[in-house]
Amino acid sequence: MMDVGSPGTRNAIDARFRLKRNRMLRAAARCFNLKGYSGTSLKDVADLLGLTDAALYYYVRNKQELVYLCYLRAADVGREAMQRAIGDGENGLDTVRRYLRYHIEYMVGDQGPIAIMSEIPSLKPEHREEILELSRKHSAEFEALLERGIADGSIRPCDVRMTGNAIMGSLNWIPKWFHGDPAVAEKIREEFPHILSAGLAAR
Amino acid sequence: MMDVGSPGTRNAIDARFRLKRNRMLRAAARCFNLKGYSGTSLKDVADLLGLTDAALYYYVRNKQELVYLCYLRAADVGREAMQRAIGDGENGLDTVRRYLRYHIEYMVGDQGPIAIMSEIPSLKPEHREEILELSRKHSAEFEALLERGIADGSIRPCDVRMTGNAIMGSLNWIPKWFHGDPAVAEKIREEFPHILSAGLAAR
DNA sequence: CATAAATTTTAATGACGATTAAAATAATGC
DNA sequence: GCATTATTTTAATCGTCATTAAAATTTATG
Repeated sequence: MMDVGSPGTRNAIDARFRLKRNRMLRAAARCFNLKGYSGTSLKDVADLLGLTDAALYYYVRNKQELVYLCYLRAADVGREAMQRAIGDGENGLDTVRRYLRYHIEYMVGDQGPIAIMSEIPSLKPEHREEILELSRKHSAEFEALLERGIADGSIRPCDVRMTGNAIMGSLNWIPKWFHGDPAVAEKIREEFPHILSAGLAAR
Repeated sequence: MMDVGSPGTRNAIDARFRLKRNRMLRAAARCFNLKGYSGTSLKDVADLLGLTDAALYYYVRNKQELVYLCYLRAADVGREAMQRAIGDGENGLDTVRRYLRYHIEYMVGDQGPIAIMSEIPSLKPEHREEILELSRKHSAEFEALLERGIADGSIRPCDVRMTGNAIMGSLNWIPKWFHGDPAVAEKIREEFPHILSAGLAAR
């Protein structure tokens, strides 16, 4: 649990700041997923929050940084799902399935939406490198899960690089067509973990 | 085969025009996939062609139309793959696999790259509606393939909507990480059709 | 070769939206 | 309640491209 601090303390103020900024990041993620980076003006994001565009500059240095923070948040959510899955999973396949369930829950649940990492190249170099590094690490961890499953016999042998790309791609694409309808969210939760892991199980 | 016309005829000129414009669309698709719509200036596309930015206006009315034409081309390629698959396929599952093979070949082969349809909402209304309609139709056709497979016993029963979304998502994401390396292209051709249809087969 | 058509370039223009600074308002601490 | 700090707004400014018009050049045709 995070310390939110008693009212009026430095911690409490920072906490409120972070909370508001987080709301802002989710609004931005929603806009970016829907209309793309270019199609989204800061006014679009601000409107969603009942603010004026200039107010956003209280929370971020500029639009670039807004994207960067969205992506950082996305990476965080992925890492979180991965860690929980590794903690809870019983074998390779089970861990993969848990990862899918957890990650999907973050995407379609009330943590969402999570920004699609579509514009990494347009980040400034340091930010770009950081996000790419996180992204690479995450992919590697997923591939390691597949290898673990192959080793323990729960997953049938396959090209883990390509299989990883395939599954992650499917996952990453969800925010492109899911826009908050709770009925669809439920459908995704029910079907996707199974669909995405159906081809993995050893016979 | 298309009639290219003898040199100097109206047809020959139009054909050359279309050919050049097609090269331009592929250059644009490459830029858009790599750096996003906003991150891509017309100069970026022009540089790839050894032209100046203003020259592009000889081929398209504006940047919007450039995106529109890229998407139209993407839709065309998908339709083409679908038609060929339907023509050649022996049952539902076989047709799905052919569709995957053909579509992937267009994406990673020398027809490519194909633009990811990431910025549909920023198209002007008529264009947007047209692309969305084509996109919907394509999804419906793919779901029909799945249903056909379930009916003929080659595919095990599943939620065709979600399964379609999952497979198409994976496919659509490929241009995000594939950037022309022939070795990777070969890997994709070999692995993806199998990976994406592994979970479908009836036992 | 001479003329016409097609293609590309050079050099402006202009719009849109990101960004900034200063002022106004709201919240908090004493 | 008063002073201080946090938050938001108003009202410019400023850059970056997209876009255009006219000129230059290349290519095709007789």
